[in-house]
Amino acid sequence: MITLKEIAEKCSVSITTVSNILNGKSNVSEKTKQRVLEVVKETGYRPNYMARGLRASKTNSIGIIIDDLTEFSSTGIIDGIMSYFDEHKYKAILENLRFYSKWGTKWYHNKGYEDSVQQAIDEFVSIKVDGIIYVAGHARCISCIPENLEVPLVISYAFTEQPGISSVEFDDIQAACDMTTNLIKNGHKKIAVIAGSEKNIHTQRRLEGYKKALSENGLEDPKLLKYANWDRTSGYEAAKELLSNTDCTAVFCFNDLMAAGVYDYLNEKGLTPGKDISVAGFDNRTMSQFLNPALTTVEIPLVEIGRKSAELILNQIASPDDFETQQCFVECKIIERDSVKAK
Amino acid sequence: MITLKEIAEKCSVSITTVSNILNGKSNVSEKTKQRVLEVVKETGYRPNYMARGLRASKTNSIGIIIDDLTEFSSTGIIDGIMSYFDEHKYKAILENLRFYSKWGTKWYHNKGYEDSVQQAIDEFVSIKVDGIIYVAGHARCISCIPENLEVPLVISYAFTEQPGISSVEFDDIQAACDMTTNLIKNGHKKIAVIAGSEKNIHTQRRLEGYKKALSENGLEDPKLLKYANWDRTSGYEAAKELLSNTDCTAVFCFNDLMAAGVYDYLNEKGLTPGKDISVAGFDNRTMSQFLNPALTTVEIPLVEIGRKSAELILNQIASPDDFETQQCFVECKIIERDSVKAK
DNA sequence: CTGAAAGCGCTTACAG
DNA sequence: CTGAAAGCGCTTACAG
Repeated sequence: MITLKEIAEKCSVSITTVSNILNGKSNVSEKTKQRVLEVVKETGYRPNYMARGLRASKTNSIGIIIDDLTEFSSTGIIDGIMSYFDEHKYKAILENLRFYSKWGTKWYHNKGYEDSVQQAIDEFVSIKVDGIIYVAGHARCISCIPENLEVPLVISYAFTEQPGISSVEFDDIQAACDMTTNLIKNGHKKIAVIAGSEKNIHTQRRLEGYKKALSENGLEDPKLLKYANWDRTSGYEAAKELLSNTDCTAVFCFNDLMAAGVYDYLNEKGLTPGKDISVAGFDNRTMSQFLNPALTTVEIPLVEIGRKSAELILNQIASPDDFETQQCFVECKIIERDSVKAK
Repeated sequence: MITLKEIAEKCSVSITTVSNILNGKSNVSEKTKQRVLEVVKETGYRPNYMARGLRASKTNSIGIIIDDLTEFSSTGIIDGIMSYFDEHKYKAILENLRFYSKWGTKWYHNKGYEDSVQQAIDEFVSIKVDGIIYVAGHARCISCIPENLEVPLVISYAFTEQPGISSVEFDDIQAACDMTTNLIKNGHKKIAVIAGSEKNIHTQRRLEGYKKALSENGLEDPKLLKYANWDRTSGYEAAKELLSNTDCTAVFCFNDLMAAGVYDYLNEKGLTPGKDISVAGFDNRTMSQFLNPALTTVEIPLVEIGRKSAELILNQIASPDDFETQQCFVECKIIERDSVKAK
């Protein structure tokens, strides 16, 4: 591989001069600049990343730690991060913790996960990344970031109470409130909820939004709430109970998977979603538009969450001193399809 | 950050000795070894990746170039690659070309894409990765890899005729043949195909498998073939033509999305997939199990493709001289669900 | 405007 | 078994 030294020799100048030119320093004569640039182009010279990183202790690369790449939310966020990096000449190094693959859906009960996170951070510090983005698999309060970390870190899709760490999430409360209001506007008065697991933060936040919309319209009814565990089967079971024991006309599921379970139950009973019972979901996963009828749901702005996270980390790197830590919430969007009908 | 030198001072030995110990060289007394290791542990010392990479010109990192992360196949492949790297202490640096996002589904007609690939490779060479894996978004013959590349490169999900470059794909021909045979075993004699776009390699290979199964059973009928363009709408249109003009009893779609289009048409006509007409898909995308009835389809072994690619690149790095270039084909698996019924 | 020299933190012959 | 020294390819004061 061709080096700075060789370029310098070919042009009969010092390596200092070549380096200065390549780094856009202004104190160089136009003539030598042109000549050097030409030779650089001819030879296809590319600076050695390692050498530059070692000396300048600035690598233009960001470490991304991901709970699990196969989680439905990960791809969109990472795509967003990378599109922003592209525009700003930053590179991404990925560390996929693979928590779901390793420990199943209950991985966050496994204490070992905090060690893995810290190890990944350590690793990135050793690689000398300029910053770290932690892309969580679901919302929670993260408390395992080492204190006095020497590089900026931002959390995507979760948050923390540790000082100096920014986060970007989406607005669960508002989204759930909007969807519930949408159902109410369609004439529904008995709106059941199939929530996720009880202690989950998404569940709590969405419940808050749901209750807010209900109480604004004097429609609360605690019997209409059923906790489930996010998967299709649990949606089916919850639907069975709710429809046997209450006279609800609409079911708001806190994710699309459970909504699919509701469809299953309805189909089994010869009932038509969106006609006999309105159904709404959350997430806008790809599968939601293949349900029949297509599911009305909440779109999570994944790409935007990624881009915002990237923006925050790059800002903090650029001006570490006057950067202010922030907790961002990006707005969701209601996607109206065919599973909610006016009563 | 703590350095080798500091460790050496704390232990009153030379940095050479510390380095030797850390790198598992055997020529060290047990006593000093223990002492040094203890201090290393105490201080939480981590070697500087840049310095090591610069000196040893071995970085233990692999560059992954991806046509587009949001393509349905990408996540599984990358997860497979990373799980293998995890086990072998390698790091992955990702370059997401974002071709679909930038240029839509017809990006490979855009000549600029080859430049992007070459640029990404250049970039990785400059970062001094030990090897490169190119994860393609769909099967094709790739011919833009620079000759005399100084690092090993393997292609995942596509292939090349350039010498010295291994590839790993899945066996389209066998899979299509198996699925067609499966349909035949279920008593179907008029099996229509909704293929992808005509020149696409997946289309050609799957067609070959389909025809093979048909001719083995004396069942060929050219009228039963319809080209479409991989999306849901085109599947719908193709179904309309096929079902209006032929007396087929089964439709084999070359991807799940087009199968969803067939469902749409069937539903519109009051026909039930899997009862009135059997439908089979290809890809086993997540949405396929949410179709009603759940779609019988072909599972592509994405994780395995990723792991195999990782294995090849690491083998080639380990023994560059006696590594033999190979084109691998991983087997697919038929997923039987409810959309194919015996006649 | 230009260049000689130090140094980033390691690894690797080499000498003892 | 241990260590002094060269060198990987850059950047960055500093001197001229």
